[in-house]
Amino acid sequence: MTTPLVTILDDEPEIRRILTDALEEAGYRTQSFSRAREFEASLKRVTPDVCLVDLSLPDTDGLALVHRLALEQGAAVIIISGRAQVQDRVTGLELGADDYITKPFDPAEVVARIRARLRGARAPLQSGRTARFNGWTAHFDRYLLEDDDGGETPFSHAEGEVLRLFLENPKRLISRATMQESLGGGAGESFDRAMDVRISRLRTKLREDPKNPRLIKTIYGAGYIFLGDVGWT
Amino acid sequence: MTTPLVTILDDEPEIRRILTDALEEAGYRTQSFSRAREFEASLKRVTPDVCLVDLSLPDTDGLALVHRLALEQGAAVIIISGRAQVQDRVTGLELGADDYITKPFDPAEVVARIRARLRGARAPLQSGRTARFNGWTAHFDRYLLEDDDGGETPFSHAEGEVLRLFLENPKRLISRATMQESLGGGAGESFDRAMDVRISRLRTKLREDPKNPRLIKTIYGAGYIFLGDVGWT
DNA sequence: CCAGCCTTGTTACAATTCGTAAGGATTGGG
DNA sequence: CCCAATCCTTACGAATTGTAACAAGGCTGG
Repeated sequence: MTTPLVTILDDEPEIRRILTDALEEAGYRTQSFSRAREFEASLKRVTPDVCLVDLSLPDTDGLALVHRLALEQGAAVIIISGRAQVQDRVTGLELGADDYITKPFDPAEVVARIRARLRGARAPLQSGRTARFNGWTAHFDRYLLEDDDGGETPFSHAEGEVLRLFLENPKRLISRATMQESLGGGAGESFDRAMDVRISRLRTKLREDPKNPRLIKTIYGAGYIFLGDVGWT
Repeated sequence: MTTPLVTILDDEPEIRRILTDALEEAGYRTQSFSRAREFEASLKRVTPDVCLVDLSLPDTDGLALVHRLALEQGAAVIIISGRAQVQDRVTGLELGADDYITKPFDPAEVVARIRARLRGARAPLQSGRTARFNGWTAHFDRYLLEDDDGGETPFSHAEGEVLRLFLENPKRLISRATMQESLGGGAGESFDRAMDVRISRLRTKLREDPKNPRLIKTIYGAGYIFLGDVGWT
């Protein structure tokens, strides 16, 4: 995995600057936005690892945004808010935020809390050589899929990349852009159909019913989700 | 999973009592200890899901304990400390704590933060979430509605967003504006008629009688109300 | 009660996005 | 050089979703 990406959503330029400086100092990539609309537009292209969100936004209800983020995106959501009442913090956390930091804040603490979130999220992603999921065993060293009856189906390198990405991020929305980024093909425009083809082929090897896929689910306009209970060994 | 187990390590009896009460109120099992030695002995027998640790312990260095805990145990570690300096918080988090709460604290916030840890970034998509209501079962992981006869009707992502909003706020008035906020309202604000279409399509999938809707009721000039007895599982 | 205005429901259509089959480029082995 | 495997590209059909247009129904002032 590359260096984690942190997005900042705050309408005060000064706050954005402080956070951006501190985060880049700490070695993260950052993107900052002043409006929810631009922020949400960017989510269609990139999936961040952590989202820092200010609740008092001019153009939307921050809490609703946080709820949606927590529900749909795989990113950790940290609220940074001027509202310091206990009730605010509780509802923010209940709606799905992973942490709640009150202004004024110390950048060092923000960085530490981001690190804590990334540490926690990264842990279960130990990618090994084989993974078991829903009646299948994927052997990445031998490039083949094994079903529970012992039947073996080989998969290619390109298919393996997609499969690995899915198995390392189960039950999380993976945007098309993230996929392109994660799988070598960074620069290209008409390239996007190649992605579909890879997924299509993977689906047939997993014997998915095209009408009703159970493992690789398409979210129209957003990306894919791999359902399935994954265990790495 | 059974009800999560939370262990408390603090030398002040009053703190232990407050936390124990709040946590059991919230439905967790608890164990509390006043000394690190007893606490560590207990770890050989049971593995808690969350550990609340006070740093100022008489018989050991709290930070070192936290560090060991974070490394060895799978549990989330939350520091509860009287030391409120930024530097304390940063080092606590850097050493592996997942959260840092300063005294005095509000029990409600502690519970909320524990919940956030348990919810975890591990399964970001609320997987396996299904809701039952009035003869229907909505499977949000598989994007389909099931009626009591086993008939299945798929629903799309956009329809699912509306349905989820209804099921999360049953028997409450949901204004049109709230709906726009809660759903992807940020993208195209120009026409709110998209909302109506989404609801219309959802209604047909729920086999609502247009003349006499039983589940999704329109409040003229105000919004919608979802009637129906919802149970989440 | 009624005409007119506003809100909402529904249908049809178009733009975008996605699935997959077919063909060609590339690679590597013999 | 040929063959097979792999994988990108192209092309076309299907699905999803927003938009427009129109119909239906509620609300208000008279």
